[in-house]
Amino acid sequence: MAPKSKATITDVARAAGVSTATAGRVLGGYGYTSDDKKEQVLKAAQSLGYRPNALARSLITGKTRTLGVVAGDIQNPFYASVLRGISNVAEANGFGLLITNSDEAQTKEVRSVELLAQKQVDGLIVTPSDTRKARHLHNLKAMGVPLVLIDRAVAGLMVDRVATDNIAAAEQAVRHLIAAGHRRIGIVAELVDEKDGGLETFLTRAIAGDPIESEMLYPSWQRLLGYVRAHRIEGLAIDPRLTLRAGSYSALAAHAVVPGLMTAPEAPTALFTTDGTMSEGTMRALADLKLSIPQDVSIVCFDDLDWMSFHRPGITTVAQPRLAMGEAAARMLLERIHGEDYPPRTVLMPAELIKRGSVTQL
Amino acid sequence: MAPKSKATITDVARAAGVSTATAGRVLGGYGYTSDDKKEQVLKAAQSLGYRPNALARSLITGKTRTLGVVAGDIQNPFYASVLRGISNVAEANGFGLLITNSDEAQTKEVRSVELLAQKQVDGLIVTPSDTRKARHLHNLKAMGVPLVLIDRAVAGLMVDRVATDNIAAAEQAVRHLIAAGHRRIGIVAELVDEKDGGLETFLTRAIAGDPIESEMLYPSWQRLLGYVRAHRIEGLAIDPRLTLRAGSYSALAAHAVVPGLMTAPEAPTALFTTDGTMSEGTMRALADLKLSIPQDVSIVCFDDLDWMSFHRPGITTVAQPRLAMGEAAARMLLERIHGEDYPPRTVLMPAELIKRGSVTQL
DNA sequence: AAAAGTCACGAGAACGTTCTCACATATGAG
DNA sequence: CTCATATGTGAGAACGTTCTCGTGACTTTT
Repeated sequence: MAPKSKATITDVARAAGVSTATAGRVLGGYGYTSDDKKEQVLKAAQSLGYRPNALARSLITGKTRTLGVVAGDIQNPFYASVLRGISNVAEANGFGLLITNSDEAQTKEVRSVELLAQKQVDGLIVTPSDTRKARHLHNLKAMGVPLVLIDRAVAGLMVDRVATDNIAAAEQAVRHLIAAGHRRIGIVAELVDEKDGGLETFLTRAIAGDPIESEMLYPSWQRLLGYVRAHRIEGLAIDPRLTLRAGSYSALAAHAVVPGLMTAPEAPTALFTTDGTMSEGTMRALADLKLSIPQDVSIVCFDDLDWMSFHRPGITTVAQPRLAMGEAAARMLLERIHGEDYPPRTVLMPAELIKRGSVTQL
Repeated sequence: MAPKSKATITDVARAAGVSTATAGRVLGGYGYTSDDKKEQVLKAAQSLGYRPNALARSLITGKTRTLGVVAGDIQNPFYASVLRGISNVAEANGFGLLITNSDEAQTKEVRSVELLAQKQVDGLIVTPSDTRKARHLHNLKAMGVPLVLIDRAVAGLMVDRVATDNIAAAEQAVRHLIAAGHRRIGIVAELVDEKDGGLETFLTRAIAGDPIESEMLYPSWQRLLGYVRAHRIEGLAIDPRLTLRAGSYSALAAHAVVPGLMTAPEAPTALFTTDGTMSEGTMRALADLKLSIPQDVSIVCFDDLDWMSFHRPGITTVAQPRLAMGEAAARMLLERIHGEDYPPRTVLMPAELIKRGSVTQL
């Protein structure tokens, strides 16, 4: 009734006239206790406004019932939805959520992981910002901290992972454009990190059908690969001038790079954007250029953002199950926390092509 | 080098040949230590891969360096941005962030607050789902837990608060429509909780200019009040049929309620939507009805969502400084945590009307 | 030269829980 | 009747830190 400052289990025990051990058993719900003592303790706890101190409990049990998440940027709709998915299953299981942003920078990611590890989270969900080196994540695994990766993989790091089947989804999207008669299709992609030999080497290898370690690629490179495969399947040549590299994960970068292509003589009749952020930048650029969709350009986007359904025309796009991805990741993490011991699993979520009105038949 | 399982401060002390007290002083950065012992301890810590246990530290210091946040829904762009703002200043000050969703439901909010309190957060930022009763928040305050409210107030709860100046912003938006010659302006608002006497009583009182406790109103009611004031100032009568109440905080609810008005004989020439979610639902409804903006209807929205700038036409809207609101709230909370003792402050952030192309001159 | 700081270190308590153990008592099986 | 098993309780250790205090050694002030 009168929850003044803080009452400890010792206070409750004293008020109830039992030992701290018994009070602990009642309040913590473990061991045996008689009904009448239980009642006394509960009444005492109630009147003192007792609230268990999770810190002390965690210190001794070694479990915090808290999940750590390192996202790229909470503000980004992709991460916001994934986080909501994670939050849903965390909450359903009585777990708290400690969330940080990496802004896709390795240094910030390392700091975040360190912070979360010090706070003794029971497990971590990370969208790694570097797919090659990640000592901090290898360390985590070596120390037995459950870890699930979302959206990206890390070379040599064998842990659970959930991602979209990017190659297949991009291939389907681009084939849809080709089927509509488009022959010159531009792609606007982030493609941030430098592959060995750069974009050109990657393209020639992809076009030649050389085997590529596609699992370890960034999503935007995987989606580029899907774009190339669609062309190969349909027997279309690839014009490297149509592959736009924004170079950073921002709408501004996409916005900056689109006008050059659209005003050039080799302008494409259709565009494929590889994620929500690229889509926004591209849409803004097209608006600036006063190009109409789909009369002047057709467009297929990746990731189904809210506005795409009521934009006029509706935007044809590849919908990733973002919420379900977060939920799946959290569920896998909880399984590991509860001690399940499968070999590392990779869950590739299917994406769905939603056809609306942004593609014209040529 | 070899960060096997977990090394404690005792292990480090033993390896360095000093007492745990000295090791603690070096590693924790408090008290005096000689340079050579410091070096020994640091080297030992390094080679054991020592990572401080924040739980044990917090248990004794009584500080967790963690902020708790109860948001409505992380997935909603409004909360996502506010959270990013909070996250920015938390991170800059070395604080972690424990985040939960309330879905605007009091029961979930209470559960969240309880969870965060048990985890001993140093302070809480809450968007209260009920502006009248909030025993859990009063309790928090009574127990001396620093608390900052965002977006909404709670009657009788004197704590720091940051919100948008909703009445002024809505008034400005609606006057902009009136200045453009519009005389029949519809408003699409959430208006979720039942005021005494309901919407009609509220309207008659507002129209009559009766004094209203506007501080304690939900944002959507405040924005409705701004709508009424704009009419009063401009000498326009209010047609209650033009005030659309969605009744819940979802785009679907707005989507359901708009067509009835727009197809009726008393259809307005312009619409004012009171938040991002109402805006989405309304836009979707207008798209379904194949009404063109601004030829068939003009529209002014509340909250500047990403798509509004590249939508064609651009959407005229009231931009709230969401990021800055989160940052301000976090900064105020940190000040309280550091023991500052001002009287409760209310920070009303100004909103800016961004004129784009969704309003036609009549 | 005595008093009073400052600096350096260790022993052990403290934070608020759960866990281990010892010791009861009751209940059922042989 | 006796042994095992389930039920109930308390004393005290344990979790991994920081904090308090006591004891020196050295330096500065009076």
